[in-house]
Amino acid sequence: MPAELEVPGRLVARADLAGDAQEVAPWLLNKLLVRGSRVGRIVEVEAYGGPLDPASHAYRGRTRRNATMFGPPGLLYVYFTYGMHWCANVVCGREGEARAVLLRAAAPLGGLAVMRRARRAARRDTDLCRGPARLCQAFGITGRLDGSDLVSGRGPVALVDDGTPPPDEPGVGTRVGVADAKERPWRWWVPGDPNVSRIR
DNA sequence: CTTTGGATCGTCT
DNA sequence: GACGATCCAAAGG
Repeated sequence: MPAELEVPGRLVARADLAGDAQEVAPWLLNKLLVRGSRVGRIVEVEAYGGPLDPASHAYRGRTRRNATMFGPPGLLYVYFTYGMHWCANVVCGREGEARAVLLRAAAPLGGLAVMRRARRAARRDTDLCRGPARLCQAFGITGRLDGSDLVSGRGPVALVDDGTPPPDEPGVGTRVGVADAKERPWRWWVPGDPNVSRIR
């Protein structure tokens, strides 16, 4: 537990992340992502299952890139895509199950000046963390942080629970950029929040 | 406001 | 050698 935590709340317990991605993902809504002065409330997530989920990076087994997914819950899994973007996931499930929750959007609550510096393209506050790659830019998350621990209190980024519960009835839909339309509605969001990414 | 095309490279086949 | 768990600027209504 970092004494310098600038937000009232406690670290998320690793045990709370040990369930399936479909359970953990909506549970993570309204939790806080904290890096120094930068604070965001998670408002949109997607679940990625292990070897049984064709859309998951772990579908074809362990590789160099997805190795972190196979680690214990609470790790930060960061991957590079489209030749220029980073995306951040919370590893969940038991060690070896390779499940993860993609952090798609957050409501910026603190450290806005630092976020803006890291995202010159953002014109409004709602452009800072709306989208998985934007969120990573705002928080300065790159592959260098892949494998770091979100719940030990010793990592650069932390998952914090400030007591705000997840929404009783979160928005539910299909995952973005994934071909399996109806099968797995594994995207959840905080209804009405302006920081939720829009879909085309 | 919406739509469209281009950027850009690590990873796995 | 192909393809992304994406974003942005530009152009059009």
